[in-house]
Amino acid sequence: MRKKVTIKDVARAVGVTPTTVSNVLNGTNRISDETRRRVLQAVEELQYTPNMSARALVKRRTYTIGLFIPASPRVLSDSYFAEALRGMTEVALQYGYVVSIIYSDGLSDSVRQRIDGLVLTELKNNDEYVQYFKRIRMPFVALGRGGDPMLRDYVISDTNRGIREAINHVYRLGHRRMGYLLGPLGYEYVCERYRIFRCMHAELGLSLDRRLCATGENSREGGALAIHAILTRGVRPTAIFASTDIMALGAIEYLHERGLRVPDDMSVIGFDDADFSKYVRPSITTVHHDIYRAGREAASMLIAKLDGREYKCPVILPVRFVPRESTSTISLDNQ
Amino acid sequence: MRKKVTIKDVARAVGVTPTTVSNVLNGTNRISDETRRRVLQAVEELQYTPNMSARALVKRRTYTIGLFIPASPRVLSDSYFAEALRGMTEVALQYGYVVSIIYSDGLSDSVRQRIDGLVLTELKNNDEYVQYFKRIRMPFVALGRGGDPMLRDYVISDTNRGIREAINHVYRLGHRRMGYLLGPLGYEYVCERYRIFRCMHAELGLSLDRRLCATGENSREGGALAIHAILTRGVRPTAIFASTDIMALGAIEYLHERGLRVPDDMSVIGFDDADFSKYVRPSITTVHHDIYRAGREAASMLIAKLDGREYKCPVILPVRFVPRESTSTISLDNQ
DNA sequence: TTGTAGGCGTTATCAC
DNA sequence: GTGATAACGCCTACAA
Repeated sequence: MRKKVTIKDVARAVGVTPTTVSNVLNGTNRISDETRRRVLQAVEELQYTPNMSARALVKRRTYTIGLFIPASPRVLSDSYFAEALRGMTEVALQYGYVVSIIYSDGLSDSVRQRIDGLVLTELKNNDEYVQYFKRIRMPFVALGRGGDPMLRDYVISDTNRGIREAINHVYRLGHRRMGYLLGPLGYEYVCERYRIFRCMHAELGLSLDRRLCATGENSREGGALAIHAILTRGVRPTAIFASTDIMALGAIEYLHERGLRVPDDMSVIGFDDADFSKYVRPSITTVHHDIYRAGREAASMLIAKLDGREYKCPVILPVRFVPRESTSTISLDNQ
Repeated sequence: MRKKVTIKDVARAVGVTPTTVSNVLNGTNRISDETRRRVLQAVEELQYTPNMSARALVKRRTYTIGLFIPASPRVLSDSYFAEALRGMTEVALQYGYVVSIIYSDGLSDSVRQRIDGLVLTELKNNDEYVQYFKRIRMPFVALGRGGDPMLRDYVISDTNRGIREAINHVYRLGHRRMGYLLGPLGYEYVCERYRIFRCMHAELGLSLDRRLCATGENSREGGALAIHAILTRGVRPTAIFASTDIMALGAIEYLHERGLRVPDDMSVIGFDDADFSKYVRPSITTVHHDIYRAGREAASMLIAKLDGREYKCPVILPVRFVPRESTSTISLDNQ
């Protein structure tokens, strides 16, 4: 293996000192165009790349950012994280950063000092991690809102618009009795989506029947249980929204088992545009948001923050309402 | 922010030199029980954690391993990678390693030197990356076989067994005319699964009709196109295997569009047990393998390799055949 | 515009 | 057993 080339080798080749090389590479001091040119050329010829460990040591920076994922086994499986990761990695690379995933219920000391900053996900209403990272002064930005109303450094989808379009769509199809299937109330996104739903719902001059709303886990089973709860109250919405596509799917399956057809007997609307939403029958009407893009924005914001550059925050990303088979005009016997 | 505590602080507190502290921490030299005790205690009290950048610099190791994912936009979205990553991260942490994802079409110099080794995925038959990493002497292990028959450092599922069980299952259901939907032939796993299929098929005393086999992209469309190709040949299998669940899904959808019912008119068998396979209707009979576990084993193997420890290779992980709705006894009019 | 000197926190080598 | 001392490769005052 050819010997590692260091800054000294470059300096020697050009006939200057390492300091000078360092200066042209970091753009600190003013350097004569001539030396700059020669240094750059030598760097090229020798294929020099600065040793990150050494740089990290003296700069007290690791040039690594992390995607923090609270430990709950199944959650990482979502393509949500894969997408976010992909976006983050791409921009991180451009800035000379690398991204690791931190998948645990906290930050061990050893991991903590190997990371300059974090992108947080799955925030809870009063997120303990947010408090924790603030306390240990670990810089972070969030994918999604929550944790602390004071925080401004987050990337979020334009949920408002997504839900507005969804609700208008359903309204135009003739639906007036709308229900809602909530995920775990601890999560900020669950509350926010519901809040927006209520708000838009009211704007249409409709009043919400609380009996048409129920809570469940964020899973197929949760969705099934929630719709079950509503039906056993002896009431029936003509259209039902769910916090997530996976809950919507559970609800649809449950309804089918009970002999109720979707969308004929009930329209169902999800959120997220999960992979399976277009595969299943009926395919699920939902709101698509671009997690890959969100990952890019989050990394971008975090790195700007770390590098002390200006950055715009919060970032709100566009969404796209995706009508599919699970919604249709209200049927006659439902009027 | 409280000052960073270094090895010197610990040394001072105990009244020894940094050398000694380092020695007890790294278990190199023999140290008296007394000093060891006091050093350890001081470490505890001061909450000392070694600075990884400094250690990395002197040891010429980064204590970072990477999951390498060839850049093709949609692939990372699979929960496959998320699962592998989760497994890797968990064991890496135990060994003081961190994992980053390398998502690109090569290794930039800067990234290369921030990584001690890689876990490779999505290997092709004669993988260029494998050649590349060998050439630059980047240690690696592979998730899945391929790239080079000489390589022994890989983790793989017991595909043999999975396909045997699947084929026996179908055989017992009365099927004799079996077809196969292949993904892109460049990929090792595609060829391997097909090879095993042919082998097991022959073992049952059946002879394979090549007209019942076709190739397509590894996607829904690819699956649809492949089954389409077979049907247009004027032949029809009673059961068809697919390289992956996603292709199986595409095939099922296509058949439905053509008025052929699955499993009544044709049984379909996938591979992977993707998330959606249990959601869709009919749910897909498939072979489940534990990617999370594979990720753990891969990280474990790689780190052992890096740390110069002994390790067992290759590692072959058990699989589980999962019969679902997409397979059934052969119908009378198909006999 | 360029060079000198010192230090970042650790570990390895070799005395004592 | 323990301690100087010298790297590891780079950056940054400050001096020239």
